[in-house]
Amino acid sequence: MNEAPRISRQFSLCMVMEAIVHCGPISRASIAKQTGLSKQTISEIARQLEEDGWIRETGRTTGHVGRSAVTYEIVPDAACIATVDLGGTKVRAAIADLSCQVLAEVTEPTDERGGIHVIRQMARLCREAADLNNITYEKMRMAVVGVPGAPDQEKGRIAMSPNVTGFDTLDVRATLAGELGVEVILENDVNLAAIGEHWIGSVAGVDDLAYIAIGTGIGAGLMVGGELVRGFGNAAGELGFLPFGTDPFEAESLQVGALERVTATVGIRRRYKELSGTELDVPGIFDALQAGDAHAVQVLDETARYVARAVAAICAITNPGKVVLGGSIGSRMELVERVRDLLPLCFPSPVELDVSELGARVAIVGGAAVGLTHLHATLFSGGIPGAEITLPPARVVKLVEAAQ
Amino acid sequence: MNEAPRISRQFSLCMVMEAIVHCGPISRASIAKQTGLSKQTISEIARQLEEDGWIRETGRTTGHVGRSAVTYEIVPDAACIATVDLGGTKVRAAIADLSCQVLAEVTEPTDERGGIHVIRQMARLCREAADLNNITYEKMRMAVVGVPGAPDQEKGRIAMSPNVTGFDTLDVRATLAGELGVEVILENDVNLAAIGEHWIGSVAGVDDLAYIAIGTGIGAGLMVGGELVRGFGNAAGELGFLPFGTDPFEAESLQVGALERVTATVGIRRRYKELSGTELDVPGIFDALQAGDAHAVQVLDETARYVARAVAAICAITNPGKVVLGGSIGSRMELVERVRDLLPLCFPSPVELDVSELGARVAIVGGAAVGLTHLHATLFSGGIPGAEITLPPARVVKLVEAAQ
DNA sequence: TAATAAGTTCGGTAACAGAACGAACTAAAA
DNA sequence: TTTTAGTTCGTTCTGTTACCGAACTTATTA
Repeated sequence: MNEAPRISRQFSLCMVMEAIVHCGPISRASIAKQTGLSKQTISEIARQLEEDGWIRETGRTTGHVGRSAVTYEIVPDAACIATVDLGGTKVRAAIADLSCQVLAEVTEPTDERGGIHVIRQMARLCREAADLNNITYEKMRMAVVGVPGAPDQEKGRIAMSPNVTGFDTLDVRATLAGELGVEVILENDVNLAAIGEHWIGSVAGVDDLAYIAIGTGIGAGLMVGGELVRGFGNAAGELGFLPFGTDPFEAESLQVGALERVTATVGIRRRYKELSGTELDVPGIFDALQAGDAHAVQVLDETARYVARAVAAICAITNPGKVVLGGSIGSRMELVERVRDLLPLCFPSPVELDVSELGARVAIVGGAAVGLTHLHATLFSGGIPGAEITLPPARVVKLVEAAQ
Repeated sequence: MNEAPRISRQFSLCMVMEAIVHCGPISRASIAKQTGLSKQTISEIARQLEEDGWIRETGRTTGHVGRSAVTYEIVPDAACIATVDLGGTKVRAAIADLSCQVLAEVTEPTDERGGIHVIRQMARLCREAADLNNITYEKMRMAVVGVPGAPDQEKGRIAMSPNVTGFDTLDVRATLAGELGVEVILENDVNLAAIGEHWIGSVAGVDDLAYIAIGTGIGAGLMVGGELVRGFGNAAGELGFLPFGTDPFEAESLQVGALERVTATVGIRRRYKELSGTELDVPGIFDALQAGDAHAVQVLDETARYVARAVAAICAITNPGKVVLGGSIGSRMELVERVRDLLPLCFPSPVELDVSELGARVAIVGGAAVGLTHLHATLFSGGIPGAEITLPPARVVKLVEAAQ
């Protein structure tokens, strides 16, 4: 890439790249038709892109009348990004290449020592994931890390991250960037999940959506018009603080959140113990439900009622076209079906409710989407507003499970 | 404007227009410095714009060393738009010109016959507002109409519009467009209010905000990242259906909305009657409050509690940087101050809460913002994404009250 | 008159469109 | 099977638009 190509050239280049990324192997003549640019311009740009190693010839067309055309495709391993999902118990890492494939994924239990150890672990997993796909590490351009809590992009710290010790004071972003040698983007894991589902999950194509994660806590990732809603203080989607469930004016609600107290793990377990006298963990309560335990049924019904109200609250405020439930509790069909039945009773217009399609991988996929968008922007659109390359639809992406 | 100017020229033209719109009378040399384009290019574009009648010479600079510069400004009456606020009781219309001034405003009681009569009334008021400013009617390019309820852009109808009869079946958009002879945009009045406050109101410059209107009903206009949140079915901000206040699972809540029943006009009056036995209208209840009526105090306190919870719900979901209250009830300081006191008790992080600055005019101003943005886009940016002209800040806009 | 800034004129270059043309391929006629 | 017509691909060439930068002219202040 030269010093400063003219704005119109950058625009054309973007259109060409978008055509190639989206339409797989494609001839120059087709690109010309699709973009409206002249054949001559396309040839010029293609020559440049091939010289710089971003695209390559891939074959020729045959079978139809007329001269056969040379087809071009992205060089998948010309560049790649890493995506990491840092959970309280597990760390997942994957590589996504320039052709928007999400490649082999590596998983490990989170290093319990926390702090710098976890950062080194993430860096190591990124390298391992790259090795697994025979991608030379130097091709990596950036890493996206999904973390619980609210990351502060400037200071690189992560506020409200109860699961990993030491991340509230350490500059996670800079430290990891140092270890990896590339730019690092931190993002809330639920936000990434929303982006992932929007890209190739159960809400693909719907630009107004909500992803609700219910597990240790309750939180949502929201998209409006295809853009993530971050909020003024990066605190959008903090459903735990919705003012119902318990009395929001109780002092305790300022700590844990009125709704969080009754819909998340702790609340469910407490309620079950109150009713039955027995201590069970959440999977245990779901097992009891299957076995016909009346207390479990009651707890689940109550929880579903609160979740339905949370969904109603989101619908009243942002009116998404689809709502996805996820997280260890939110992805249980027993809960989803109850919520589905209750929603029409507390909200006037019908709401499409679905379970997360990508399951535990959703944040990884979302991170890949974020990383690839950034990658395309920096490599090809040259910072020109309105010249973004949209990610190709689901069909080109496949997930490869790596043996551990 | 020629057939199809090259994309780079369109871009440059936009930058030049933006500089002139924002920086008032400005010399070509200054534009060159600001935009980074060469002096030669600016002269060329300025010549073109002057020929087409969009800008004109306005004077020369003096006082500093060097040759004096010719300054240019927008020709304000080269084009204009009309903006109408259609309320249940009043219709307001105003004209906004190309230099982003909102000019004289005309008000009338809404024609009670409804339907086509109201449409003719709006058309007449637009013409009157133009006449008042000696703007020839032919210069008008489009009209923006703020309406209660949810307008359907395609069919031109307005769903849920209880205040004007016949608007749920009539193609309001097409009919008014026919009467006026220009394109018409319909928009929810609360959404326009949010846009108005964002442009030159109490949240100017804050890109994540909520405008809550409390009056006959309760509704919100939301902006995220400077963009309006419309929602999948144009139903974002329907706060009346937030699932608290009354039991959201009651059948009645599907009709009127659990929260609407206790925070809007009817709910407040009902509650006051329950407590005191006396029937009063809302202004009367506020008067009683001033007079120290204990029942009025209790009703207002309860209402403020519900409003605080509604604000908390919005903050939990979209986390705006500022929240504005408006509408006949929402703009009463007695209520705003109570809500301000209650918010820290039910939401953990501090929330900036303000009253609407533009009062009854807020929708008119919002409509002007929408219309002018469209006008600039169609006239100068030629449909190129990322080449939008942002509206100039508040200082250039003044409101002129027209004698009725 | 010197310094400075505004604005114009004059090459030179990048980017693109469109026409013309050669190359490669298919299918149907000889 | 060979030839030929028709079709599409891709390149070359030419002309236009848009831009920049340097040199130059003009106007103004000190």
